[in-house]
Amino acid sequence: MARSDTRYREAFNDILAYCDTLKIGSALPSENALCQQAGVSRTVIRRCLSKLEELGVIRWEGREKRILRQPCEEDRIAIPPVNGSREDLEKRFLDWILRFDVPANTPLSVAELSRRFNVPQYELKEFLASLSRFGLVARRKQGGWMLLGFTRAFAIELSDFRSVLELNAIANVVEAPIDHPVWEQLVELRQKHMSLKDQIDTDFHAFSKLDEAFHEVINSVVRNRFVVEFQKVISLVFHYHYMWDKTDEKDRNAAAIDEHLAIIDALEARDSDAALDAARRHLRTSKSTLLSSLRHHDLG
Amino acid sequence: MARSDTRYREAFNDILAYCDTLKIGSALPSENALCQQAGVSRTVIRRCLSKLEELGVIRWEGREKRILRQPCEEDRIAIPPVNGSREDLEKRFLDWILRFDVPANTPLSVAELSRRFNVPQYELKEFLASLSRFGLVARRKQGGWMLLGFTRAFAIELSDFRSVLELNAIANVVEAPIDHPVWEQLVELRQKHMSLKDQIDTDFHAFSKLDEAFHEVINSVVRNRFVVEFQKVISLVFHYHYMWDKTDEKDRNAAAIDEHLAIIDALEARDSDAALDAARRHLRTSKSTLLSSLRHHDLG
DNA sequence: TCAATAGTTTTTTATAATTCAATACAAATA
DNA sequence: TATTTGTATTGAATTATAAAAAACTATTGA
Repeated sequence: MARSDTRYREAFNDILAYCDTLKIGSALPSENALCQQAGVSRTVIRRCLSKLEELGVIRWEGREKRILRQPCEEDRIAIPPVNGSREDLEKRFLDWILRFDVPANTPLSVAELSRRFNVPQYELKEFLASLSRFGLVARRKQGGWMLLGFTRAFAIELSDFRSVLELNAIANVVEAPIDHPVWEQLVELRQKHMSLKDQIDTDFHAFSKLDEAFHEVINSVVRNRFVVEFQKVISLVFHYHYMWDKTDEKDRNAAAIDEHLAIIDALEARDSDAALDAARRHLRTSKSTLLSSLRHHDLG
Repeated sequence: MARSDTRYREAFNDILAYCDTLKIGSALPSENALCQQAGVSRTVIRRCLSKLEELGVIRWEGREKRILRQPCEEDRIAIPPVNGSREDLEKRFLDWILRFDVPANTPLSVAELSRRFNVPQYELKEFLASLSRFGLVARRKQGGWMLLGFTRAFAIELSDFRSVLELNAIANVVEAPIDHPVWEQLVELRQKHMSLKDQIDTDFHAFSKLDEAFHEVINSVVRNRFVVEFQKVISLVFHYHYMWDKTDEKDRNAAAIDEHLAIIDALEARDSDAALDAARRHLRTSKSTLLSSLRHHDLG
């Protein structure tokens, strides 16, 4: 009926292992030193020491902490299975929305999502709150949350925003110093694009990944926390939609490869205007692909 | 130890007021209809009806709900003072950081903030989670939150990001149709700038507000939820720093007025290149002002 | 008969309570 | 006097629970 004591459990096993490295009769360092070692507070360390004393592993009196016996396997305490893959909750959430085509204006049940993603409710609430900054979800008056979702308007605004960021990135690449890693990466990318182009008839599915890599390299030049944050969402959305819209997939991908190559050409020539033009063309294609994929979804 | 019943209380007073409009002996509409009226669930409505019956305002049996007497003032139930100015929590929070110059890497205590802003803890958690998208706060390993704060790096990245958005906005303004409200607003802004320029010796403090208005008008052309979200933070940060840095304030403001006017000139001439150039100049000044204001703060 | 309504049950959400953990402060030791 | 320990206070994660919403079932009356 309260918070978990995982911190204590982990620390205990930690300290136990440390005791194992010490000779019987030798002294343990100060509580503060142990704190540092285990990365927890003194409260936790003292709880550990109490337990060690109770088990008879140490004698503890004031600042006198001496090893009495070698710890054994049974002394260790079990650590409850860590459920929370909190880190990739975002990925899994967006994945779910996009893959199952969750329609706009769907009420989101925190309880249900909590079960689905195996994440405590309060964590989901925080997550949804953070997503609300992207205008993807919003609070409902009756309580709970609402998926505003991938409406046409959202797609358009996302595309436009992406264009703004990406054109800026392109402009930055042109200005990048000669020894910037981006140039080497572009050479590599050109290779990969060329070879995929040769085998486009069979391997056209591989383009989605290459597309992601391409845009990642371009954007890596911009070191900006705001851009980075958005890029995560943007790339996921575009990635999925690329995978879905199967109409003319081969042709589309072939065309996109050429567009990418045109951008690379212009960048390597340090021709800012040409690069921006090429990028604009590509972004325009991307946007209309995204929109048409939404249209197909609506109809289906 | 549970959620508040404010919803019920408000609904009750609502329904009571509605009863007041009905004649004695007349029937109340169906539960569902009352739900709609009060904007709550049937559960709440039934609770209200029970209470009304208990008070003897109505007789309630099955679908028979009849007014017995006119409600009076004492029938109303008190609504606990609404603490949450949830809406402007963001403003107040940023205000606090900026005004009190809370240093970077300050651990934020949810408990303390909750007291300071008179907002329940869980609401603050959600708020901080949402702010984490801007990279302004982050979770700590030991639990709790950390203000990453207005470091130099943050200011630079924010300025750069602002430039990207603002230059895009400028480009959009140039393309705006002749009947777009922005043109009229620009005429007005020009007036205000001119008159402030005339009285710059005495009224230079008024520039901060004018600056905000100017950038708001420029950005209003871009209808994009992502841009709007960011603009809120950006304008607040720049607004405050403008107010602080008192060195050469008059000269700086006078110069900024000219920069604004140059932008307006170019926009009205529909000269895209000139407008962008002028905007770039202005943004550069803005950035260095922001940075120097940070520097002064660091030293002081 | 069936659409609307009411009665009842189940599920979900908002929020405070609770326990674990961190920190602050005082006392003691070396 | 600088560490170290003992103790008290404060804060955060997580659960428990009342309130509210939603879902389901039964009833009514046109």
